[in-house]
Amino acid sequence: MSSSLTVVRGDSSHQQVIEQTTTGLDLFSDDRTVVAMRVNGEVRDLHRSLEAGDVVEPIENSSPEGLSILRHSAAHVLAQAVQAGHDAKLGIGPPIVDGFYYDFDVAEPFTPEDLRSLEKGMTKIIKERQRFVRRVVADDEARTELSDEPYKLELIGLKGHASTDDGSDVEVGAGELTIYDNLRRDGSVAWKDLCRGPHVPHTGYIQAFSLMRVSAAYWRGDQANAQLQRVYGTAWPTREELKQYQTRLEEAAKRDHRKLGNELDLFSFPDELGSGLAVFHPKGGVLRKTMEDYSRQRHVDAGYEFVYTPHISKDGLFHTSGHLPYYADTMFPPMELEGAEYRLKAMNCPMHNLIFASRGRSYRELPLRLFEFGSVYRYERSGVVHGLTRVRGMTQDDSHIYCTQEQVPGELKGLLDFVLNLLRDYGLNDFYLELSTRDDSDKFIGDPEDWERATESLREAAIESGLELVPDPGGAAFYGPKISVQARDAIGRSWQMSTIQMDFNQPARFGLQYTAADGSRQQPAMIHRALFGSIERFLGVLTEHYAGAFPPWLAPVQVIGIPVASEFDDYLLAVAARLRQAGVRVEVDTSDDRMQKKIRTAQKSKVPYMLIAGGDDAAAGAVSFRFRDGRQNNGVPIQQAIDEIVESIADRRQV
RNA sequence: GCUGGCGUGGCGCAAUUGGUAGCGCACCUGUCUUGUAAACAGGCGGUUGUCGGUUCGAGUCCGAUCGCCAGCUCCA
Repeated sequence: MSSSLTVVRGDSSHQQVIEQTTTGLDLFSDDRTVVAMRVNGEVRDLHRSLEAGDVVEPIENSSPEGLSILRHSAAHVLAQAVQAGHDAKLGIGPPIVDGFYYDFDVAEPFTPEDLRSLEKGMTKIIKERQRFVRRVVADDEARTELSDEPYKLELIGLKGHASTDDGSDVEVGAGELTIYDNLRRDGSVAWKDLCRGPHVPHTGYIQAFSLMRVSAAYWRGDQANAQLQRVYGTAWPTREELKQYQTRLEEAAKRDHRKLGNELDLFSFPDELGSGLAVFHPKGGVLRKTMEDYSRQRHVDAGYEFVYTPHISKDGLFHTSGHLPYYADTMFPPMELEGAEYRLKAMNCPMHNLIFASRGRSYRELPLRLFEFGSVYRYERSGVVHGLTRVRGMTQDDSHIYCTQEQVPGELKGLLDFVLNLLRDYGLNDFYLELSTRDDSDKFIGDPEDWERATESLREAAIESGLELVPDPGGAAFYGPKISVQARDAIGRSWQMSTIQMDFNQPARFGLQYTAADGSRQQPAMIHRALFGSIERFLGVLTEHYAGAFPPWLAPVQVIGIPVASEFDDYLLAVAARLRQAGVRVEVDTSDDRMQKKIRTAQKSKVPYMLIAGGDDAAAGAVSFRFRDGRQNNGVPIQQAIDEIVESIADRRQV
């Protein structure tokens, strides 16, 4: 222990050069918030030795790395608790966003009661303050020690191989094998696990955790493998943070569009229709129509031409496009009719191509931007259907742009700009972009030069937008690169919204041509573009983003009149008539309820503006404004109220 | 599709070890109605997703099926 050392923390000068041999525990022993250390750039356990000259930096449990270490350690504690009471073979147990999980091969699935008793078991282990001690082992030693753990043996066999992308790489390092022993205070081994580490010094560092749920998962993510029981948990540096996390989950649950859709009478999913098929009720219908109408207007302004195509087609069309048979299992099955097979369309592009090909096209017509709210049907497998965000019948705001090769860069830039501006009008304003490109594999078709050029154009457009750009190499579809817009909602979750996709495949398959200025026949470039992805999904996302409190311009009911007593019904009905005249969606609550009840009802339905009127208001020719956030403004002259409402509704970016 | 958990009037929930379904809200009717989140009273409404089975008897047990939820896998 060197008393001469001081490790500075809390600012950028975290690092400390060690002057003599010691351990991290000695350096940071007095501070439970330090869970590990970075030594010469490498993350290590605190109990490991330091040599003179090492550069050491503490890793605190509040840092992303520290949280992962904390959670990974909690996963070990969970596994120990499981094996104390169950005959369980260990899978893997990595940290994940907000928590951790551990996979177990057990005869009987865990029940919610099991989770509670496992939490007790974990608390006991935590109280024992078992030390996590790292031990380097040779392959054969590890095999002997872990002979009862078939999955661990399999991982040992994988040593040095590329990690799987599901987090299991935390178990096996590329270099040496390590086992972590959990030592009790008397030095006896309580438990051990094959693990790369690092871990917190002892189990007492895990101050706040909770087991969340249990579900099944395939060993190493492969459906062909055994199915294991995965126990999910969460762990935080402090109880307060755990509590905050739980509050956040509750907040997210309150915003669930499936719940709000029901409460606000927007849409439903009747069992009689089948899974993943939604109906929009009148209130949801107004919302949807308002949202669509604005989109239509913007598309008109941006030079799009509107087309309409059927929901069904002979399946030959999808062979021409190349979608069948590759995507047959995600399309609804064929229908026999008059010796032909028909399919519900799963995409609109083939039909738009037919419109392009319906007559000779001139370069003078390009770019030709075809737009359609096109309904498509996809056979999403039963387990993946989810509210409005993953459905079997949906309406895409689908557009296909045909242009010359030279026009591609300009079109892409214009498109991205258009897309982002429109999304902002709907109240989303936190975006990042993902650029999906090809790699060297041979699954990609088309001229590499075309790819290169299109990718560069996409990249330029992305950079020009000034948004964060996340590369997705190899993530492109086989027929072209794409850029996708990801939006973060009000509570920070990201949703994939728009995609802008180049297509080097379909123009050729459909033999699309235009006549160039020099009289030659040329193949147009084709760009797919969906802005909302699907209307249904977008409405689901917006509902969660706004927690049902839609901005005035989108709200199904914008204003509700609430008379203080029924005597003032007529007064408010007259005000409402004037508002309606001005294009406002207004209702007056003339029910027999008390005013207080009417306010409560309006509040629960999240109507932006309440206009309340009683004797004082009637005498003054005024109304009292109440906003859904509880603010109020009394004695506002009628005309002024109308003007304010009309003005506010015209402002799309106001919440 | 896989594993697990579910499915009770429009919504949210209740029904001791299997003994022929209750409550609140909503809705309807009546009496009420003056200032910012629930007036009072009465009433209508379900054979417990569906089909089949076990049982003297099933919301409660078993099977199938449809649908929902969580996660896995998938998402052109």
